[in-house]
Amino acid sequence: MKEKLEEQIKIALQNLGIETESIVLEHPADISNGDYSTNVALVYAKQLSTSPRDLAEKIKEEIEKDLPKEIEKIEIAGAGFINFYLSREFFADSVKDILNQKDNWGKNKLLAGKKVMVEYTQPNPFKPFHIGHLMSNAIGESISRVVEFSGAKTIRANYQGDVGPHVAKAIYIILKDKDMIDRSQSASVVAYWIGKAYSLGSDAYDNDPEVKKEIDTINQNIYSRSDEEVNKIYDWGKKVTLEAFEEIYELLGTKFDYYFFESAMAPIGQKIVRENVGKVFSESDGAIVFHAEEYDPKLHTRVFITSQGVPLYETKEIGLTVAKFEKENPDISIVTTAIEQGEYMKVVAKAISLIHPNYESRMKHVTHGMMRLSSGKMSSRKGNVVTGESLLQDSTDVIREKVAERDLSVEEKEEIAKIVGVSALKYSILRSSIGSNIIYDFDKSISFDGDSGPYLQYTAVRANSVIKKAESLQLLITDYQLLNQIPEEITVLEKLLYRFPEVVAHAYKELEPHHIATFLTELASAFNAFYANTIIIDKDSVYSPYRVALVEAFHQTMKNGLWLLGIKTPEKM
RNA sequence: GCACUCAUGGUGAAAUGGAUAUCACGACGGUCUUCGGAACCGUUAUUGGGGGUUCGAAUCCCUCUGGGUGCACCA
Repeated sequence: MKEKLEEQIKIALQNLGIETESIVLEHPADISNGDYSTNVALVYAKQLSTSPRDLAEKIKEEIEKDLPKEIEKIEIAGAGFINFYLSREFFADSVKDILNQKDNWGKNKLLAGKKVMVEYTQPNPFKPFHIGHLMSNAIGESISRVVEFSGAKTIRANYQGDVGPHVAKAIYIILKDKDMIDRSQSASVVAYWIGKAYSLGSDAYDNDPEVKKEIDTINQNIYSRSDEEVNKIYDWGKKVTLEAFEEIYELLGTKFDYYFFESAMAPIGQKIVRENVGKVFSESDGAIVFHAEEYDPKLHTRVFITSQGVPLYETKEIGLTVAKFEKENPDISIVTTAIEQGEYMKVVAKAISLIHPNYESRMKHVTHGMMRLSSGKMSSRKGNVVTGESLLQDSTDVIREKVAERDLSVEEKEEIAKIVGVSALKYSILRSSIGSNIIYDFDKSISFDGDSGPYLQYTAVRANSVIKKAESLQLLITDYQLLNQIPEEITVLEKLLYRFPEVVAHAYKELEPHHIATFLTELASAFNAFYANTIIIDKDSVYSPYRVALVEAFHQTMKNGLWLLGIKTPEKM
């Protein structure tokens, strides 16, 4: 519809002697100013030395000569705004369209035929899965789904640091105190204690030079796999922490296609870096470094391989990037991380672009803000982290309490607690633009009413109840072409519903899921107002089938929208 | 010090350069209405300071102030 209207305006302008490339057509902020609006009159009036209002009038007349049936009326407002009001027929058709498209409603073709790899979450074995990982997961999963809705084949990747000093620190403590961890406990409990061990090891490493030496030795032994006892703990610890992560992914609704490990990326990266010494990299104080500032004054020098010959994160990142392209050759490779990686990633990207110039334009680094505590930055080294499990636990507990009195089975209640608890959490992250930091405070940041995930779910559930009731009264029309009795009044709900695909496309273009969250909240609010003011199910009203269909269209849109945020729509709650 | 990033009601946020800056929480006051009150309706209060570009700036540019993050062998 938007394209059609733009075309109409272009033709009208042409007839008035103005050639133009693009038309800016937008939704007025205030819905009473029409459904689409343009300010071409303001833009072009100067050229014709006429007043914007007069030009607007002329454009209006031109378009009205052959008014498409989707347009109800055109109005001129303010200095030279041309406002278009869509017709009753258009809105009724779009409701039918939604019901026909079902789960495909909202998709676009911006990435048709493309393959996109998205890397996110990135927790490290032997370290806790904290709320920062939860943030990365919520954002990455939503971006993956938005990309999928834009027509791409999406590949989800996770990158995990299974080697390095952090592992040695944890193993050091576990070696010292073998009874510290009760291995018969569940994976998540054991993982919690391994994280504790890491924190203790980190502390000892910083404060005791003797311990530092011991841990460094363990670290080398991990790489060389030369100590049988270390190997055993390593293999067990990696396995059990990964199992614990997997439980969280399942609860969050993420299924990764690839797991990349630093241990495997290190040799690949190291080979590439060494091959390019003299070309891209150079030696400095025994280390292999990259002087990025020679290519871009805003970048800086970074060490890739230490003077001891140990490959650093930078080198592993190169290995990872190359491995991704060699395995899947994606058209776009998106990596999401917190902002703290921003500068470092630019340097690495520059190095990669010199080695593989054809990768550069296909790599995209999306940075998000940090999840922080009101007391300051979290650090798993210091042990002042809020773990993902505990946050999920708190969130689901709130819901458990709320549904306790409901007449539902224990299994249903448990399922609802999970779905709604996760939703509260995810929404609190995805409601704001990904660049902003989030100060974690459970009571303040995790909300269950108003602008929240549960509010959206609750609204969808209400709609679902209406549909179920309509079904039992046989007011549900399945052949949508039979929906002929349309009420004259156009609701705000209808005026929002048809915009959903535009919102999805916008979210993709900016890689900003919060546009979807904002839209859904507006939509839910419009539905609740409609629900409060309209008797939807009324056997005596000829409009009842259309109104029920409208509720169905709303439910479908909400369901698809929540899916894009990685949130499930429950049947009841 | 340099670079990146951010600054919007009491609080948390939204706004492809467009109209009277939009939501939610909070506070206060209503709705007890059918189909689920985790709801609806109303009142309240906001663009860090100063310049500039533009018909038009929360948005773009400059500058100041104030957060956050990063800058050689952690990841």
